[in-house]
Amino acid sequence: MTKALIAKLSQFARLSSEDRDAIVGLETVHCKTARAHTPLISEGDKPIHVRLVLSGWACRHKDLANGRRQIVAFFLPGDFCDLNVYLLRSMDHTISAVTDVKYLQLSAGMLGKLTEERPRVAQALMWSELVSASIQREWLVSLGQRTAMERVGHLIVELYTRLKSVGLAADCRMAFPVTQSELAEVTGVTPVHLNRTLQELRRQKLIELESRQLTILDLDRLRDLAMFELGYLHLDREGRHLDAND
Amino acid sequence: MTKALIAKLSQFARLSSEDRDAIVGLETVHCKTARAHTPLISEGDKPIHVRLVLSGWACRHKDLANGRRQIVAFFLPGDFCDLNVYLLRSMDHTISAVTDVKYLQLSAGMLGKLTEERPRVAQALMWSELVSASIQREWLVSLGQRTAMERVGHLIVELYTRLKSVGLAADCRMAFPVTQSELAEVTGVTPVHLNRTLQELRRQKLIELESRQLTILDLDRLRDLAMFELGYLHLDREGRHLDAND
DNA sequence: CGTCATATTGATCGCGATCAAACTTTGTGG
DNA sequence: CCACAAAGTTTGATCGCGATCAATATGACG
Repeated sequence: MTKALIAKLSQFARLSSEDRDAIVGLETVHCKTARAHTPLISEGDKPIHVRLVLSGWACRHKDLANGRRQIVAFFLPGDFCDLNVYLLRSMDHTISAVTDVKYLQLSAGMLGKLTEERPRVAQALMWSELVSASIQREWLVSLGQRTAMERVGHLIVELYTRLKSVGLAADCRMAFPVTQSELAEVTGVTPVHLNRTLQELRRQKLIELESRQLTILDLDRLRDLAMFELGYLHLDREGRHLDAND
Repeated sequence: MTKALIAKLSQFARLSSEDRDAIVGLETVHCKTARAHTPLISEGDKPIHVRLVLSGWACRHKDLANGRRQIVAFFLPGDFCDLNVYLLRSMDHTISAVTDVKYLQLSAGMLGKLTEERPRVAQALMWSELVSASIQREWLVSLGQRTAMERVGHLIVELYTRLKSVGLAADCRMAFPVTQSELAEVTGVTPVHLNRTLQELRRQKLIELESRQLTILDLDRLRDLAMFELGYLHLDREGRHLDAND
């Protein structure tokens, strides 16, 4: 169940078998479930646990007074929802399930123990937080500077890359369980315009999307169109000098 | 010089005199200077040091292939530029001085020592990182859901609040050393449209802005207009249970 | 006092919003 | 397994915010 997390962290540095065991050890916690479109934790709640997504997609979103909503992050299997949130008194946003989601609710103490005993894992977790922050920045660039087509294209390439890095996508194919309304809430356009944007991507033979399954037909062209630069995901085993030897 | 940082962290929990001394102790490092509009560190560089802004404003920005640029964060006095970046192999963005800037370049080791010896400071630093992340999210909401007027209004209220929290603003007045082009790069609009937006804010008697000095004429109306909700800055001494007693 | 960055104004264009309706898929209870 | 509701997708017509292009101030500064 924690396979995705191990795969993800291994993008940073090779883990020892003890490291991996320590991560698998987190599964002693009772695994929780949330149905699609229900909140895991809501704005205003006191954050106590750290969440680790095991399967399914979740998202982080903020809701405005005028009823509009912005999705500010996706959580895929292997992603933590904020490693240190428990320091805050109340959530400034909501985390909701996109699909049915399985996740672990870990206590600060449990995570503290893991990071104390396994410094390499601690480093890898810090790296994954840095990557999350980098993704947030790239999303800011999308919303500030890219057109609707570019935003959608960029998001698709990013999600494909992230899913591939945890073994959940290959050959330009991936599950894509997001509704068009949700995609609109990520990319900051209206659902109507998002629909037209998807149609244009299909018309240009860049993607295929049906029954929640997405195929990238021409990854290179899509990357170029979206001005996608891989670097911000920091997937190049940047902590390799910390590799375990066993 | 580290007064701003101490003021900022005190928004989270009351520091002991030892805590404060430990922070002041960082100043043994030679203080560096950058001229306005020059980079402190550029995309592609290997991040080695952690930077702490002492005076002046800096910003984080990403530059696209098509020549456009998005400013994704402002660093005000007391702000760190990424506590843990040194883990990454190369910067995915650039940090530039907005005004002339004084800053400290701290080594990972030096910061590690501080956080080991002063757990309350460590917590406070973690809190400040969480706040930075929260600000990033709020900026995503701005770019995705707010109009140009709302974006500019929101940014002004945020900067005023942040400056006030480190003792650099009061009575709705603040230094505002940002050019209109830079403001445009933050808010994701063109300089021309930004200019018209500022004029509209002035016309509605919401702000006054001349010779790099900004006055908020009607904070309540500006807040309402921008749908500004204070909570995301987490300034309410959320770590008060960790307060020092001396 | 000329040069260069910054700010302002005017005219026109177009991407994406809005409004409205139909169509399709999914799911649920009888 | 069908009926019907609810959610999600698609299409069409029109509107408007902010982009673009172009020119003109207004400083700041050597």
